[in-house]
Amino acid sequence: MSSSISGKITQMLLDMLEQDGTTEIRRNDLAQSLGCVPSQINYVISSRFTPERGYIVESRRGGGGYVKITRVSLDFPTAIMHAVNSVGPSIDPLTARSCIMNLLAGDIIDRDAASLIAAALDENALRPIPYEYRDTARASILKQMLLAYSNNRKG
Amino acid sequence: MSSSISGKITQMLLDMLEQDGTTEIRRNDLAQSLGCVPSQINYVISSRFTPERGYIVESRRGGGGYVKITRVSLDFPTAIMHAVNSVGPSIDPLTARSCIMNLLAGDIIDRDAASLIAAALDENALRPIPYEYRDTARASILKQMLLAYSNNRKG
DNA sequence: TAAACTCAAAAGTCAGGGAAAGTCAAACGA
DNA sequence: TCGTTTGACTTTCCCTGACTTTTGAGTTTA
Repeated sequence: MSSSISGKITQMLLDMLEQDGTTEIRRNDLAQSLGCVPSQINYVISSRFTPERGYIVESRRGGGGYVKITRVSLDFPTAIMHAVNSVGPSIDPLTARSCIMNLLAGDIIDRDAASLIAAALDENALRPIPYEYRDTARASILKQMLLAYSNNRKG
Repeated sequence: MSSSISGKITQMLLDMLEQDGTTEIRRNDLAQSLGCVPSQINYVISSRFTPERGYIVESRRGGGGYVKITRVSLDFPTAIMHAVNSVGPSIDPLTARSCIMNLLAGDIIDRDAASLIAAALDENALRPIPYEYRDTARASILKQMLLAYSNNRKG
């Protein structure tokens, strides 16, 4: 994973977010220090730090430009509902995975639950399903599990 | 057995797993070093490193891709593994439910896990899947989840 | 002096090429 | 026969660079 440059960038951003859930970078400087082209930073951000995965990204061009990433953290019911609502009718494996990881990082779900949910949503588990139905099945299963988890916390 | 190329691949993977129960390979490199086509690695993995035998397989395509195999820890797994093996390639909702209940009653899994697994296997969750594939999907998901649970119970 | 006009410095967009694993069905062999 | 072997084709993900857009600052102009 972190053998790829994108993996390194991701890890670096996650490390920076670890502090207080927010980080501000200069795109060109970061690219320079990592030995990649600037646009790869955009690739990483747009593929991994999406709203759907629990991040908001702000930026500004021109002189003194910046890119700012913030991890949204919510209380339990809100976070679960937000996750359920943001999933939509279909979700791909990677997005599902980081959705789970984000809930885990925000202490919304515990490690055991994260592991179980991840297993249920993994491509391997869903392999018997024809390709065209997999992502919709994944979304449905994810929502059901999150709701079940939510119900369990109350009762 | 090990006169066949598949046998050699199997042995090699087992050796690599010997260390700490997990190994990460580059499919093309391994195929290269063993003098076989890459897709034969898939054949070996899908025929020998199955959930029934206690293995979890993860992978990723594209640049920096990998295949990771994890042997589930055999701490007190016999009950779990027995359940995995008794499921078969397909399972209906009622049988799945009683399987979960049995594991719960026998203190093999805890209440939270039972609830999550039940949610994932519920007809509602699997509704987007065409009827003919639902039971096989359910079986696959169940096995993957049990394996993940078992794997987590080691720490 | 204030509005308008450069200009360079940032970030964004996009399409294409490449790398790696997955799929599948046909051929093969003990 | 049934498990093995193969390779053509697909899918996913990564990386790059050329081009565009936005912004702030400094400069010019009425």
